Amino acid sequence: MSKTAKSMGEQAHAMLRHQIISGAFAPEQPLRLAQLQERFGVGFSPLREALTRLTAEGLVTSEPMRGFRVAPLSLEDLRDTMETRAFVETEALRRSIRRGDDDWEARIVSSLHALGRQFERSSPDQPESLAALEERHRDFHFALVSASGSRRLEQIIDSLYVGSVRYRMPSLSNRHSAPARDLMAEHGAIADAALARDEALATRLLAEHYHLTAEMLSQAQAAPLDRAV
Amino acid sequence: MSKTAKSMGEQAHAMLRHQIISGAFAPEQPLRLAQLQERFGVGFSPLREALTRLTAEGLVTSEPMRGFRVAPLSLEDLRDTMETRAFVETEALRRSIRRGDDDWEARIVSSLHALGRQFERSSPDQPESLAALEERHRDFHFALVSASGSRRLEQIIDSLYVGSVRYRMPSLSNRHSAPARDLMAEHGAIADAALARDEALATRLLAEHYHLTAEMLSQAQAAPLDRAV
DNA sequence: AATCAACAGATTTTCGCAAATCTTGTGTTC
DNA sequence: GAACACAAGATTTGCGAAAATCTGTTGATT
Repeated sequence: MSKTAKSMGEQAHAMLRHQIISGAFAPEQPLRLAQLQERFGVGFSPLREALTRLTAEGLVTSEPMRGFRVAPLSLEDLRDTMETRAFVETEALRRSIRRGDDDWEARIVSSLHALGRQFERSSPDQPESLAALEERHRDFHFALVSASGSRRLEQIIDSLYVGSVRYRMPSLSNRHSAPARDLMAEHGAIADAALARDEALATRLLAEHYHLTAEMLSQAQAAPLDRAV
Repeated sequence: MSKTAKSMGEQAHAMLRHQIISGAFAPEQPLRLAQLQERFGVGFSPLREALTRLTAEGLVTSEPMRGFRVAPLSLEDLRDTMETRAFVETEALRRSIRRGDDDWEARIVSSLHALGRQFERSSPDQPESLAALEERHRDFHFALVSASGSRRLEQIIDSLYVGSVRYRMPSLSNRHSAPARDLMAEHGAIADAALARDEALATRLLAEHYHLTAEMLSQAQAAPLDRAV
């Protein structure tokens, strides 16, 4: 389970994905095969497979005979993605509250706890700790909706998460992005409402959480653009 | 726009996709590279790319070092997929009714008309006409939700459609699948309600349409299993 | 001066072979 | 007789070179 030497394709996929998400490549930047081959030390075939998969995930775009490039970011897409997340995840949360068993509750409690611990531990100086924080954050939100009973909803939630994480990563390291917001309190309130099986409150809090996030990220996203001009 | 000689990868992707959807390959059947190479006359690389893309689309599964196989079908997945379609598309329809302009209305009218024509023309004897009918059906449903204003919702709807079309194709050619159902009347009623901007009615009819379809396909899907046992 | 054609360099896409891995069938041992 | 090890065949995966395509530049023509 642990020693399994992953295939080159898997490795290339994981590395590229991580670097794109963490912003090592700029949006719209062309991804040249030769350059990537040197950078990761893998051949053409695994790279193509990785890029094809990333294209399907929406992190990369491709035009025939013109290669691959990092998928663009836009305010429009950010808004759309966060709104859609709110729409889909509130439904998944609603179903989870109805169907969730003891294990579901345990997953929420434990992932919230882990998120809190990592939150205390993290600082903007350490990029790794921010990656770990993002991981915990993701785990908590997935735990919330993990009893929806719908494989399809889970897949959709997953792909929307991928579509939104690139907007959050840069702003995590930016102090301006968390001006007057108590993230742990928001998460705690959502968890409490979910565990209390209060559908209306839990879904309302979750939707507000996403709308708030959307606005903050929009500002963080718009700021660099203003400066650039 | 038309003469563009598509790349081998595109071709392989399109052909494989079509054959899987139309049921030329059985679910869970292994897809051997050598076999596909002979069948389509393309090399390993384009085939791998095609299979990787199809895996991302959910039509194919892959296990490391054990190759690719046609994705399985199940009653569970059918139910889940159709329920999720109803959930997502009713929202997209709601938004389209609010935001749709003259072009949106025109798309509905024209695609409904084209669907009706193809419906008259089609017979179970001609596989091509059924493929054309499926195409028209798809176009109509996409037209309904084509003014939602959300790229993400459109993507989700698209991927759920792909996930459901394999269940419908086999049952299209099966007479038992359309016992006492006036499909054109259902579609006409949905279109009328949408054009009349009656959100509540249109979304209710659309949801019922999908629930009915889910039940019919479930029976068609369960039948062969009963016989096999 | 502007437009277009053609050439050279760079890049993507494709192919066939070698290496790594899995599967199947056979023989041996307890 | 059952379980295991092992070898042979089949299959996937990875690599580098060759072919096809695109991009940018130079030079000729109007």
